[in-house]
Amino acid sequence: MERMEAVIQNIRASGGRMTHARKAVLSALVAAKSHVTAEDLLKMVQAESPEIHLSTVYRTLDALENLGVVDHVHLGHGRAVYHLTDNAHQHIVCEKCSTVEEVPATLFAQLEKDLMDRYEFKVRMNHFAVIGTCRNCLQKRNNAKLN
Amino acid sequence: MERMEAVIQNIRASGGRMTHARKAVLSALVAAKSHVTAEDLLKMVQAESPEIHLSTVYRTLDALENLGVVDHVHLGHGRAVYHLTDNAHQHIVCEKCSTVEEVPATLFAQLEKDLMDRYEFKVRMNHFAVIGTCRNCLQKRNNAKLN
DNA sequence: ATCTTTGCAAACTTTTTGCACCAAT
DNA sequence: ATTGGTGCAAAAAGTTTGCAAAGAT
Repeated sequence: MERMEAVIQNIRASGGRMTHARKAVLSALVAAKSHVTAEDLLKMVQAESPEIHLSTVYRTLDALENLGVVDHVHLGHGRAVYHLTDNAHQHIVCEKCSTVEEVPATLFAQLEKDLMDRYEFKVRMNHFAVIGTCRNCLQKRNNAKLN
Repeated sequence: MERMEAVIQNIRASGGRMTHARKAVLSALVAAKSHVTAEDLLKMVQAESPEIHLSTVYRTLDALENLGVVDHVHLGHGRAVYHLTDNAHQHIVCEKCSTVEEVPATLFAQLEKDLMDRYEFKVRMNHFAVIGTCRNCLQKRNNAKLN
């Protein structure tokens, strides 16, 4: 994966070391594609390397985040989820069933522009998820009303 | 305050009781106007009634939230802030200096419509704050670049 | 050899819960 | 008299930190 190479360069360039643990976390992150918690990542890396500790996962995520490689999003109620930086999408999360869906960031472009123009505020939209009710749960609610 | 009366009706209507603690939390919430943490509210109510416990504040907020009177927003890094329900505004939070600003919800109308039209997703925008960098901190960053 | 990173355990922060007592209806 | 709410202490949940040992450069 070209992505991994670039990240390794990045880490070394900033005086960091490419350790076994970091490789593992990074591959897990790539494999996961999106929205995984630190705990999820831990399970993934421990499948191969059981000695890797949760705090190492956190520290690695932190390091990767400082390099701009990783971002985290708060989907709600405490746990954060991490994913490789990718400005092309945004998360919408159903507060009823916790389903996470990705939507193109272009949907948010106008809002970002408005906030900049009117409030001189530079949004980092993807730090927080958009919460609401998904298709299925809306449907269920409507059905419930009919009874 | 008419608002308080309505809430009291609401609580009783659902079999709830209007206790001293709840009155205190509710007044604090009204007095605070917006974005207070549970801890902030605790301090406010304890000024008058030191026996009120943090867990009571949480439970009261929970009860009020279930009635739709209160909403909470995650501004980041753990702590949530609570405010009386008011769909007319949205929070934008600076991740550098933690300043919270309110912006009219109308700014988000188009986004809400798009998410509904294209994804059948009903947003509850005000559950999460919009994170970014404020005017002042943007300025500071620019100044820093000049040095 | 140096200096970063790790594993571990323990601390921390925010929120939730079990329980016996208290108080609003 | 009910039954919902409170205070307290203790647990949970998620994340961070101090430290000595291990590992990358």
